[in-house]
Amino acid sequence: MVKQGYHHGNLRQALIDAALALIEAQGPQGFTLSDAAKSAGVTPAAVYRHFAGREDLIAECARQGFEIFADLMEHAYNGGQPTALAAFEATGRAYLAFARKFPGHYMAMFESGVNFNRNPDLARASERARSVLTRAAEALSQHIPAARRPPAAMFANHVWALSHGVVELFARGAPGSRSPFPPEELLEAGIGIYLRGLGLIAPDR
Amino acid sequence: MVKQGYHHGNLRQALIDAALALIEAQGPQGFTLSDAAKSAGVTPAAVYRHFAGREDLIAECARQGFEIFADLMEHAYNGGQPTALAAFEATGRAYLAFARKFPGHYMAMFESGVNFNRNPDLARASERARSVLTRAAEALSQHIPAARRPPAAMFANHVWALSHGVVELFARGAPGSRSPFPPEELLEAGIGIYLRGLGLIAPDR
DNA sequence: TGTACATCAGTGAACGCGCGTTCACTGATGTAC
DNA sequence: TGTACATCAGTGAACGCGCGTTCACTGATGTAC
Repeated sequence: MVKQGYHHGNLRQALIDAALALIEAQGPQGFTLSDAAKSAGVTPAAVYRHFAGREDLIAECARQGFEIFADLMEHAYNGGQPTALAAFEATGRAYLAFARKFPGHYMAMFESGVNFNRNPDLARASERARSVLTRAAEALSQHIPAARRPPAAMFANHVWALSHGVVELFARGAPGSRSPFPPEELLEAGIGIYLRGLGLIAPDR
Repeated sequence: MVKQGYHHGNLRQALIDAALALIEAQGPQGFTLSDAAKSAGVTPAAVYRHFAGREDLIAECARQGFEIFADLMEHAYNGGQPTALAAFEATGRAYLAFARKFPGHYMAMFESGVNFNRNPDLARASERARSVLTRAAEALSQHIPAARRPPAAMFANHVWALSHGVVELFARGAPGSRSPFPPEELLEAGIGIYLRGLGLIAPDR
């Protein structure tokens, strides 16, 4: 981290990073503005030069999370190449990969109780992430016979819910951690069965 | 509520009920031992006659939740009648019904960060709930050709994850509440597609 | 290049607050005779 | 039935703590001349 500003260099981002580490370690409710300040080597009052307060700091953590999240999924989707199906499956895997690699961000986004609509930047970022998944679902929908094609938004929501459920229940120390299956395998198999149910994968594959 | 004890009657249960109402209203991190005592009409210190402390009170809320949860799912499963499939679907619906009807319990169980294994009674209750779903999955598994039958535990975990994801993302005020589908419909459709993917529902149903 | 001044990131002390928990107590309820 | 005693659920005051936030300040950095 290069010194570039007045005293600290880039305190704003340092505080965000500290907050993310604390959220990851102690959960979003264990997160403390004072602790974040201390671990950035700064007085709690200094935080107010960069953020309106505690809530604002968490919201910024979540926002950055959604940006990374959307980028990752976008990259995995890869414009729908090589096939709509492969791209969709890659997007699903990217979901879980994000949750694993950025647990602090994930918690700030989905477990901190932050109100998405209180902060316009946050709302925009979360909308962008959501739209990647929906777009992938729409493209894939084209391959389903119109007669039994569910709305693409529903389709996307199913995959999102399954992914989120796997993360919350099986990907962390929490409740169902007795599961004998690695979460990646669990999610991939689940999405596979689901897609077969949509007629997108041959029954005997 | 009948007066039956010394002073209050049944303060223990009154505290649990108060805690559940607070958790439902303010989330599990907003829950306060002092508030629970106040809303039960009692001094905070009185709580310690019935519980070891704050954590113990939350754990008891979660435990009672798991008992109700297991009972509801057991009842819905109905011994696998009339068919394994119908019973399984009813069990899935019972999951969501529980989350809707007992939001305080649900939050205490899955969002409070309570450690299941710290409290043996809680561990037992949660295990019982889990076993109902697994049993339903096992019975239904018998109808899947052995060649592409996933382990019943995986099967059960998929349904659990999907249900939990729907509850967390779409059944409350939270993130994805913009979903144009009622959660019940979303979950039922999702499970339907999933079961079709397993070959348990005819493709053209 | 050197000096005087303006800016503003971070300080340090203080605040009011509500939390979970403890403790000696009190007084209503239950029980023995 | 009446009295004396034991039990123990709930009281009230107090504690130490760490929180988020405020405020006047200081002193390092940047800028004008």
